Amino acid sequence: MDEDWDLFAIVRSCQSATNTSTAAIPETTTNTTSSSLFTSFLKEDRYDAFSFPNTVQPIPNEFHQLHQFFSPFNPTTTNATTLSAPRINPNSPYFAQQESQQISDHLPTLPHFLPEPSTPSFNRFPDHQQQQQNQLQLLQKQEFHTPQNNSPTVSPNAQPQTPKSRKSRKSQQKKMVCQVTADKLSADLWAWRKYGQKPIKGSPYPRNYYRCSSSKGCMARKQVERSNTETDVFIVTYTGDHSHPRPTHRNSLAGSTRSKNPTTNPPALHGSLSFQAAPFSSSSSSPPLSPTSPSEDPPEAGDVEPDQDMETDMDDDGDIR
DNA sequence: CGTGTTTGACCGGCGC
DNA sequence: GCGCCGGTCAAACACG
Repeated sequence: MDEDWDLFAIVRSCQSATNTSTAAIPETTTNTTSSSLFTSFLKEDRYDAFSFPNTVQPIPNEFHQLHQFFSPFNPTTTNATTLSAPRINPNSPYFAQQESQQISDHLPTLPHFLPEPSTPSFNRFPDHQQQQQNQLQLLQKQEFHTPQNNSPTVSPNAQPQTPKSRKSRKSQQKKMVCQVTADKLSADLWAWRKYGQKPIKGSPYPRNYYRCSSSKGCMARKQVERSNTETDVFIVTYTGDHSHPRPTHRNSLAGSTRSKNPTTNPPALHGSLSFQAAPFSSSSSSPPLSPTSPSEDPPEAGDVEPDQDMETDMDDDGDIR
């Protein structure tokens, strides 16, 4: 049981390397073959959006295959291996079981996301393409990006050099947008506290706002909204950086499970997400599809046994914990 | 009591 | 300048 989860966590930490790959795929490379491959990749639950895109991840075999597959389509990914694994030796026999876990724990502490424009633009859902393009355009409008924006040396703190730099800090903040399925949404190990929910124009679903609750000063934020075209897909936007190591487990045991309106807000995981998934107009009529749906029991991050997690989450060189 | 959600109010950016 | 819209705040409340 715990071992399963542990393995799951390890594998998950490896999987997130795919983010680096997909994030680097320019939208001009929306090759149907690659997209369909990636779609299947996603559908096989091999995509984890909760490891941060900047997170440098190990490259297991599957990712290697995927990476090799994508490389010809995307010149920017030709560096993906070196780009995404500067501290990693994938050849190490211990890599998969030890390094990956340690690294995945370190990764969120890495300072920055990949530049926004390079975030997933794959055609996971053909009819979702327009929405993605719109969102991408919007984000590209909001965020500065350089021609070398796939470079790991890009500093998110760098101020845009464009004349139109009078925009708000918010709009200049680094963002990472990704789309995840409900089950992956629930697998986010970070502790998020919801601080707002807003109806979004043009979308039947509200957008939920979360901030990291692991540390007081942590500026990491997260927005979650349901795709209006793919109801089982959630658009997750990460903003800001975590100023602390990734938690070993969800720490909260108090509160958070209130359900005034169980029909629209099913019980959420502690420290995890609750999500009003139902459209405004029919919040009470249709059963919500919650990312933390109680019916989905398997390896929920909140179910991790702390001890088990603590064991695998060892100190490595002392820069964590 | 600590930590979480809910939700209306508030604020700032942006387009007209 | 005004209004819309998205993002955040904070009080109230829930839960263990």
